[in-house]
Amino acid sequence: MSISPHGSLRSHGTGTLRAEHADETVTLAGWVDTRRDHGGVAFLDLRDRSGIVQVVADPEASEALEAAHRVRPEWVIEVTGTVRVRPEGMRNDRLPTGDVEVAATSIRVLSVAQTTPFPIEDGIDVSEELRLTHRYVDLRRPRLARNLQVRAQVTSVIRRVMERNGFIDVETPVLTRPTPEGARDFLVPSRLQPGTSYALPQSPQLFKQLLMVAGVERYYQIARCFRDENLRADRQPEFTQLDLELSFGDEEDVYGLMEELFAEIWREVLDEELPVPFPRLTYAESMRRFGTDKPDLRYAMELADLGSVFAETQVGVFKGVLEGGGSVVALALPDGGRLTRREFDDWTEWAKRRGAKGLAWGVVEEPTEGAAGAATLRSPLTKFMSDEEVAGVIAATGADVGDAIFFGAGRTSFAFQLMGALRVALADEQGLVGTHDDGSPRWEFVWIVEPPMFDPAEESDDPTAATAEGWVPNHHPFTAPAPEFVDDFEQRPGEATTRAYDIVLNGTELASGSVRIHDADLQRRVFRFLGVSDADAEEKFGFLLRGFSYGVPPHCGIAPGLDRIVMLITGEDSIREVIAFPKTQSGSDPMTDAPAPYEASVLDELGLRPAPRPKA
RNA sequence: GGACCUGUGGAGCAGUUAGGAGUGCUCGCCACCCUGUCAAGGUGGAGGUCGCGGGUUCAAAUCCCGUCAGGUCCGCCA
Repeated sequence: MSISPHGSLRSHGTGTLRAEHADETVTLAGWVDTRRDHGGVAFLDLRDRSGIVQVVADPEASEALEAAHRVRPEWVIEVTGTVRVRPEGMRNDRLPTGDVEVAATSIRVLSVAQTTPFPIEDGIDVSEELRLTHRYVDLRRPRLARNLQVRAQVTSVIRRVMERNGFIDVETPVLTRPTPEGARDFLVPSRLQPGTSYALPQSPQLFKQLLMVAGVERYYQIARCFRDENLRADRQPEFTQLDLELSFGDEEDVYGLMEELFAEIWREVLDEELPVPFPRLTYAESMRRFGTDKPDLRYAMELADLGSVFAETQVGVFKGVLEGGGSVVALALPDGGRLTRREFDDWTEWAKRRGAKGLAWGVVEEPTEGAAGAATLRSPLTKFMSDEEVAGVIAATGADVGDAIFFGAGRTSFAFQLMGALRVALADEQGLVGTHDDGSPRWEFVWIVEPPMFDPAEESDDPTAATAEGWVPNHHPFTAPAPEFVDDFEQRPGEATTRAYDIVLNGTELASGSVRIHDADLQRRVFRFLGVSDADAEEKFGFLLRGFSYGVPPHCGIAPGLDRIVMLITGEDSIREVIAFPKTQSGSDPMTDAPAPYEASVLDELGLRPAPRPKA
């Protein structure tokens, strides 16, 4: 016994009919897509998941024609009729089924439909709120319907590749206790133990490490993760990761596995051969050249550190910043000389909104006569700059005549990050994001490796993140230090790097992972350095440390974000477009109206009392 | 927590800069006509608290203040 291919109520899918089905009697069912009623003959486009086919009702089947007059778009109907090849000249090459049509002998209405709140068509900019309120209607639109299918295709490839490589799917709890990813936890109050609560997992991090202790060796899970932080186009409070961990391996195993996986996804879904292995870039180099740990390598425009060029400068702002230990960073915008004064001012405003004091700029011009052939810089700053400085700036940025050069200055990390953000914004604004010659997207994968073990806490604006030592972990505290720092990272925390790695694609972070600490003593040292006392560590992570005392294999892992992968593959700008029921920026679901107010009786049972709202 | 953008019949937009009658466009909806369309066509029709509240003004979609909702971003978060 098995399920019939299209369900017992149908003989075929609407999108599957071809000339080879001519003269067959078929029963179809689906939604009325469009209706063209000529009075004496009527055409209905009938849609189901498989596609669209044209149904004809003519006077020879008068009841069907009557019904065809009555039906409206999005009604659900059942059609019985005969497949016939369309007359010459009346074929529709825009439909895969366009060579045929179904001559209806009967049309039965299964469900009537109100006029939909918006048309079932792509390319209409319906408000997010309306779309989400009627998500079931939104999901009928071709683009979203396709996105759901692509997502399923991706998870199918994931399972195949993981299983082929000996990984087994293990589920981990959703009701758990806080994990130390660094984000806010969603809490679920316990009824059985009033006054306590579970946390939803930010990731299955500790569980998967304990599965390694358990001897699972190769674990994977397509896992839902929860983080109670503010939303973005690429961030939802609940999201999905391919979570995986492996024992007795190292970075190279993870790199190889991920390259095999992504290559197979791209081959299967996009019919595209990805060049592997992916290039690798150290974190330090990425920050220096691109001002970010997620560089978009589809365009150049690399940053230039002008510290040495301006070492002796008389340009006041630069002099002050450099003497204060900061940096002056520049980048060249190809052909940026065509920007108007107004546009340069707008970019300066853009920088100020990001906390910069300002943004200097200049345009490289042909050498003036008698200036020994050197290109010059047309800029409000030029009169303060020596000829050597002008030449040095042009050389360092690699700018050509006609290019614009932007200068950012400030605390070193800020200056690089500002200019890195400017690089992305300029490329986007000026249409410099490269595509292939046929217009198809480029896929620039890169591994970002050897990140710092710690970041200085003063760079975080969140005072609660600071530790006794003034350092916060760059990744999470289970990340193994690079071998040369294992013995003495405490003595030189600013230099120490870790065995962590990220996959970045086209400027979006797709995956993050690391080789883990598998030594309880080293783990305790890291906690202590972070200001977590042995007692605290015991209370929060005792179960992990205890697990490590029973024989723990060296292990490592990674977690690619499924939503972002599908977003990039489908060319969408937001992961909401690849999630069936996403949430708005304020974390609500307009369809179900979640989150909903709690009821007093429920709170009572949970031992909770609402705090008075300060604003009311 | 902050900055910016948006909100006008069912949908998408214009109108807001410079206040003067709910004005316009495309689609949809309803009725009728129509035998080869595929974004069918034709004729007629219905449908609007201009997000909400307050203020300025003789007069507010338009100006001011507040507020709500959606979006993008910063902080936050891998």
